[in-house]
Amino acid sequence: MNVHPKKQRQVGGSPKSGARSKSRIQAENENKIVTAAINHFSRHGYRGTTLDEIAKSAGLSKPNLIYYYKTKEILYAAALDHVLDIWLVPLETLDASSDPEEALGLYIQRKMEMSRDHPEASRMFAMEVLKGASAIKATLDTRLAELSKSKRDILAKWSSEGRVAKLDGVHILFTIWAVTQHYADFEAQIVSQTGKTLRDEAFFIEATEAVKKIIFQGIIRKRESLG
Amino acid sequence: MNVHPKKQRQVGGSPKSGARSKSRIQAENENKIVTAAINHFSRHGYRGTTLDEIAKSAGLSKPNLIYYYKTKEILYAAALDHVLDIWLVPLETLDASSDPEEALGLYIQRKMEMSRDHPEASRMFAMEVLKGASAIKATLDTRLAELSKSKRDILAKWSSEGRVAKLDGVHILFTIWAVTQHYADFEAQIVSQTGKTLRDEAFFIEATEAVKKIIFQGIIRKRESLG
DNA sequence: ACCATTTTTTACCATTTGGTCAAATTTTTT
DNA sequence: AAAAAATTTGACCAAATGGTAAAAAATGGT
Repeated sequence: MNVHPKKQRQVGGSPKSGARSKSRIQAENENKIVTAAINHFSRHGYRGTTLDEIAKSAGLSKPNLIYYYKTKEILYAAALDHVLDIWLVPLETLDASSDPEEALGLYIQRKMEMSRDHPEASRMFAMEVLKGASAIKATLDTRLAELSKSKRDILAKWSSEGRVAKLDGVHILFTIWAVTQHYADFEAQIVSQTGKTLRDEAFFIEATEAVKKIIFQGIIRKRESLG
Repeated sequence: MNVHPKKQRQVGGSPKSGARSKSRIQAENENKIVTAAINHFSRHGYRGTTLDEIAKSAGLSKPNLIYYYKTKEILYAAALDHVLDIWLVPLETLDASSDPEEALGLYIQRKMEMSRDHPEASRMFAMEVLKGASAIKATLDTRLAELSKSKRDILAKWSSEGRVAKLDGVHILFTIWAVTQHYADFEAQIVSQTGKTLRDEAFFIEATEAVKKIIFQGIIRKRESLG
């Protein structure tokens, strides 16, 4: 029997019931670690990232890192969790009340801002999906699935009202996701092509306008009706 | 002095001047290896992939693999080379002779076919760009840059003729790349959302049509002019 | 100032990894 | 059927990796 149960505070992850709140040091270090983790996982994936690297980036020793996150898998999960939150926020704000162009314009805006402000998060998400999404399958199949369903319902309604093109909403969502995330995920290619990043304000505005224009009006212009 | 220089045939990579042509075994094994390599690198990236795995997938022992490709880096480069060829072909066929909708429609078609037929190639390309594209920077900055430039000139011409929307061609290319490749790179997410893959013929057609429709006409429908 | 708890460090370990080397085997050439 | 060249194998190695254990140091409450 455990007569004298050690009141060991569980470190790392989210506090469970009865857990003491995080110390200043704990909160700071967990933050540093997750930030560093996202940076590395986003570039080299789960397997390609070492705990030594992350620890070094976070300014800690490896055993010290492990003190906060017991295993690499646990750290990966924590980092992914962070990333998923960032990923899902813009979609959550898409609502049916305003008109399609306004609502979707705001959604695209938010997604582009996410690509600008959290490119590593976007990349880590991409990395995870590229390798098969095994670690986020549950979230994808539940939380995202529900959210996506409700948004596709909105699109379907707009579509039936003739305000949005008649095609399955999934493809609209895929298109918006693909294009907006592309500016973060394929940043290296974009830099090669344009010499610019979304952190360049003029380029950010240009890209965002272009994306909205293409997704809203498309790129083909017919002039049959003109003289 | 090397009185009896060994006529050792250089194995792996492309034959240099004076090299003997590949034996049947060599050709077969290099093929098996590169195929296996692309499969693994596309899922776990350069660092996250082990030579043991690749060797096993290719049905060879690790030292045997190394006999064909001296180092992991050399194998990675060979695999990337293969991937880049596949990636570039569709863009090379985009020409100015036909009308924009036809030419771009064919380009999108080809890109979607690539996503269906070579998803691992698409994913390995994505992996490489995600991690910063260091291994393909040269190709990106030269071969792709030139090709892209010439295609953007076509787009600019069409644009000035009023046949294509007035916006920088890079964003049109980015959009097409992003959306078409998304169906391969984010396959795991697409399966989660739709239960389908591009290998499902009906879904392939539906997706391809949707992509063309969105990129050509956009998704917003105005009805001001209707009664 | 003291004690309990939290945080950090040092030393270490088993496994995996990229790669070598020489011998053995197979294939091709003569 | 040799001889020569190409291919494959098995045994091995140093470095890197995820992780452990215990001691030392720092922190915080009283």
